[in-house]
Amino acid sequence: MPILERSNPLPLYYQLKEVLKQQIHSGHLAPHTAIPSEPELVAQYHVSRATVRQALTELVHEGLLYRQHGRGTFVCEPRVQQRVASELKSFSEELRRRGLKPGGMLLVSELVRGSQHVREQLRLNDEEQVVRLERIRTADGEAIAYEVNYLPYPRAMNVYQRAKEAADGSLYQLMASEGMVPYMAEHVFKGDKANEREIDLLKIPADECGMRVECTTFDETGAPISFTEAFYPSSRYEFQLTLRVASK
Amino acid sequence: MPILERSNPLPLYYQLKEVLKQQIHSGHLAPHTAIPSEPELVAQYHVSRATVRQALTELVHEGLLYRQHGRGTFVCEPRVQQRVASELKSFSEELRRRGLKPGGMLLVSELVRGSQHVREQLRLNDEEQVVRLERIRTADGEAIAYEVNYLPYPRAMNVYQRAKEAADGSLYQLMASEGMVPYMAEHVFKGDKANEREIDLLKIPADECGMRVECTTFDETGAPISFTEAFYPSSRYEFQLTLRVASK
DNA sequence: CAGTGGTCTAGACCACTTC
DNA sequence: AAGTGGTCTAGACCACTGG
Repeated sequence: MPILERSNPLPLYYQLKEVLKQQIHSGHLAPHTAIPSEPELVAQYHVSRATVRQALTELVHEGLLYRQHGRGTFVCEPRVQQRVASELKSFSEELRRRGLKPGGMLLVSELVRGSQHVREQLRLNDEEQVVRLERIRTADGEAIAYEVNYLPYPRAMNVYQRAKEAADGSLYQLMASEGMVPYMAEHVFKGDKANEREIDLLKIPADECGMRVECTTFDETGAPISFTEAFYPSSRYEFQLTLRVASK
Repeated sequence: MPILERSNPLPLYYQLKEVLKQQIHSGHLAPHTAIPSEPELVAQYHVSRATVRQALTELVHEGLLYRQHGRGTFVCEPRVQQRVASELKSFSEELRRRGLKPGGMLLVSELVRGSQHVREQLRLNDEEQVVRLERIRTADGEAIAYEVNYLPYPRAMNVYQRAKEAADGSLYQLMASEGMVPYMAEHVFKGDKANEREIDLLKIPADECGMRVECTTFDETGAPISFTEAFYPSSRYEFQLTLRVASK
């Protein structure tokens, strides 16, 4: 039982979270078994109950633990743990989770006016332009998606200049390093056939179905910071999504 | 400024949440404006700061507020508020959110052995059977999806007997009333063409693309309680999903 | 009944933002 | 310097579960 470091700049509740996470992932705390009770954790780690509860509450939100009033706090099923419940990870992260190596190729990076739809999604003025990035995304070297990203221009100026870095990495990571941190993402999914450019670039049969996804992201203040159109041929990629069901 | 009722069986933090929610939805607290600071709320509602913080923390998790250290607590964009961030709502609820009237028709309700795939998803013994429900789902009277639900049999016995109630309502609601409460849902999405039965029942063109969705739900303990296969023709229904982006 | 988590109080000190 | 949210303490009483 590790001891929490009061000299550590990281908060005590955060250190406790990390200790418990580590014990869960290493198998010291098996699924469906009770973890030590709150008073026990208070005694073991020499912190107050409020600190213990903050750690536990966050782990419950992250899908690692569940509580039962009067019974105890238990470790969730591995399937529930697998993906931090109900949060969106970047595509690159998701591929790594599945044991695939994310990659990509930057086809185009340009400054354009953009379609009506794009301009509306990004809430642009008449004068503002958009950065347009066209990418092929790969998993273990195989092309699995065609993706076009649009970013509002004056704000994404630095992202535009560093666009090549986003080719095989995460655009969100590049955006974040320039102060454009996604806070929320709106998606629209529909089944569709590939268009000619997609058939050509992804080298798929002409009549193949796939998933067409539009995604608009917003920062903490609600300002739109990116709009993405993508096509995933069904033979190459399936979407998986694990969500907490709304309570009550 | 309403006063919280200490005689009310509902917890104080919950009452405070409801008051703030009401003020946000009614427009008394506009998006991007700061709500009263924590010490102010403490004074106004005569509760401790911990109680105020519990209310605020939950509203942050629900996507109604965001905090900025040293600056204040602010009301989120309406788009962020619209859907309780990152939680899954039932299909019927989602239709109502879009202003459509959910409905449906129960085609088949039977007790069968089920395919290998279904049996694996529900983790059945060799002896156990599955309840199979075949439904057409409608929005404002128009058929928008073909759906087959599978429930583990001995456990879903009462649901089977009351199956007709799920025709135009929510199966999850019926399940919940029988003690099968979904806690987590795993989805797999892919673009696909309709099969003959779907073309026939939904009366759609033979080559139309749509979305094929598999959904397995689990209760709090991680036991699978339902498996669903569904097809949504693209011309009739698009999936929308709003998610909080994973923090760090 | 004892033990669990759920709610609540009245303080304290800190880090961060703004002026 | 003043005001904000972030962390933390040491208590208290309650509602629920189990033997």
